[in-house]
Amino acid sequence: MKKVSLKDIATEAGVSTALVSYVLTNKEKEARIGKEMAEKIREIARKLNYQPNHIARSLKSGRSYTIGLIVADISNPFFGNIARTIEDEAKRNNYTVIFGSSDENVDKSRDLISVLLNRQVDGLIITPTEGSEQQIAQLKTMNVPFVLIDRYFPEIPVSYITINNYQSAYDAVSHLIKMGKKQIGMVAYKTSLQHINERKRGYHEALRDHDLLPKNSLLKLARYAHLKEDLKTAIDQLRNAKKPADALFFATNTLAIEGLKYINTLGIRVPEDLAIVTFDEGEALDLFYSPVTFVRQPIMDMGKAAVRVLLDQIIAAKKETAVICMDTELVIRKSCGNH
Amino acid sequence: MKKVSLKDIATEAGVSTALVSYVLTNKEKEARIGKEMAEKIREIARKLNYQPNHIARSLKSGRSYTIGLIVADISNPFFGNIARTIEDEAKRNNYTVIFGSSDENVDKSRDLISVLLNRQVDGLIITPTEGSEQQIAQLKTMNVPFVLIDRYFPEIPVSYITINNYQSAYDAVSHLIKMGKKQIGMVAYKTSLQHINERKRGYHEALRDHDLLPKNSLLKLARYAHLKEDLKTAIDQLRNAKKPADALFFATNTLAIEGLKYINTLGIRVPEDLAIVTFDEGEALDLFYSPVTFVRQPIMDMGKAAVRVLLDQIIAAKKETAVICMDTELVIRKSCGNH
DNA sequence: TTGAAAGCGCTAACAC
DNA sequence: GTGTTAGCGCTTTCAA
Repeated sequence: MKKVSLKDIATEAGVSTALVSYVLTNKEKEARIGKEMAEKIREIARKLNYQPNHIARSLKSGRSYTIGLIVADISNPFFGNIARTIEDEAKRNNYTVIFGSSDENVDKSRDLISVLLNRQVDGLIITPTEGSEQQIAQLKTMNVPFVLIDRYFPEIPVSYITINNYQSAYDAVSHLIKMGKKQIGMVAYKTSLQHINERKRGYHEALRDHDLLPKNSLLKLARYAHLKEDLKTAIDQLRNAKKPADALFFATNTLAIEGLKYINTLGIRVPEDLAIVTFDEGEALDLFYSPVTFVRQPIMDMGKAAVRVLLDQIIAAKKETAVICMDTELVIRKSCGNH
Repeated sequence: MKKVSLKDIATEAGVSTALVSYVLTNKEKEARIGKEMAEKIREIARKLNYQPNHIARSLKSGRSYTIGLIVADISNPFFGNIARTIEDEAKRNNYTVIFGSSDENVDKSRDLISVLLNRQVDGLIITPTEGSEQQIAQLKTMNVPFVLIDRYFPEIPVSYITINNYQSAYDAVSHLIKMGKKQIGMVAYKTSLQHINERKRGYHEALRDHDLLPKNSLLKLARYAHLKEDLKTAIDQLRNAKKPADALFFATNTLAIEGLKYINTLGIRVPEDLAIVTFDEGEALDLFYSPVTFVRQPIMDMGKAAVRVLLDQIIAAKKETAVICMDTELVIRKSCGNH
């Protein structure tokens, strides 16, 4: 697999590597290369099937044209979709993407950041894990171009793409109220991450604004690492209460799917016994016998925005932090009852 | 973001970069560096927070410690899961992963291969698209280390990881027969890809071996790019036939999910009206009111095997092609009726 | 219009 | 024990 280099072409053409470089990077105008010479070089390059060595180019330019992407778990369709849009948008700008999954784990996150940085990525797109504030703050002091997506830390002023979590949750819960539900439970993650807490706040405020006193006993928190068991407990408690929950709002996709699996085993009927609303879409929620009403995030737009903001930092050397907050859409289906 | 280099450390320590390099790559023994000197260098490196430049190292060594991964679509959980296991196994070997989605498109595939190769990946893991035989053959003649996964081309002797598609399909369909189904339809992709065709063959042979004459009218093919419409037509035809299908075998995950969505709209009951079996797992299939019987592929093992085979080529310079065929498991659930 | 050469950061053979 | 240096492939300044 002997690679052909500029030198090979130069030798073959009887010129210096400089000429070849100019021609092959389309700088012949600036360098005022002879027309025939240029053509000859191009011809030889074609004949030898020359492929530029990006590594060498990177070493020279200090640019790798690679973006590092850190998600919680690439096998989760939510992040898979984000990855996909980032990939496409990156490619459109001649960038490639290296990825890594943090598993919501601070140590893995730290590790990934340093691995990707060592690989000289030009910048990072990160869905930060709980407790990674230090890491993010450090990236900022190191002047590494980066942008957060999905999650963010309000106390650290950096660029991020997010949605209006509060309003989305507020609207979702308001819809349940409009459907006549009185005992509305919520299942979220036990986390300090702002996006989840904003969703809790939206839930809380929606109840209060509609004169339904929010009760702590209706808000359940599951641990990421003990999802299934915590969900079971939560749902059992909500259903076995004196006034059983008649509606459930899930803070994420995964919570909803695992929750519904358990709800199925209990023989609870949706929406007759229990109305359901959740954040995020998913095939499972479409195929469910009572298609689930959900908050649709503009994933494509978020991915594109993330790449654009990042490249602004990398290429245009923009210094200002960009905070982009997008709106969601409540997609109403059968799981809340008739409408 | 001024990066500190070996030279900075060397200057600070008053030694040559060579010494620093030896120490920091733990070659002090071979180079017989003084104990105090080594410690001093390490100390300075720590103080300056030295991070090696992988690009430079790669240029020198000709190794990038990066694997290129080409899947059909990273947002499809099947490929997301493959990507995840590959990521983990790669990391265990100090490799990172660059990925790209081919969308089952030959041109995108060619493009991706060349982009990743230009980025000097040390090798490729590819789920090849239909019609990419030339590309694969060329990789072989170029001596690029690579391994195919999921799909393969029987006529091109290269390394690949696959499952026993024929037997898996045979067993799945046999199960339907055992459940008393007589009019068993199959929906697959219209493709020349071997793995799908082996599944068709398994379907066909299972019918024949059980004295159910396979009829062409029961085997339906959908185009990847026109999935929904073709599925509709297929299912309509199967259900409106003189002898309507009483069971359906889907060749993939995506086909099953989209197919079931349509089946739901028709009010067809599973398994009473129509029994279902499919390849591949998925949350949607778990959550379906009649959990779907499916062929489970050993994705983790496949991913690991792919990385191992690839690294054998890269690191151990193995020349022999490795063909690994894994067994699947038929996970029986409600969608075929009682058992 | 073209060429020589420095240098990106690192490694390793070789010299002292 | 430690230093010098060539060179990985490419870009770009400066000189011719």
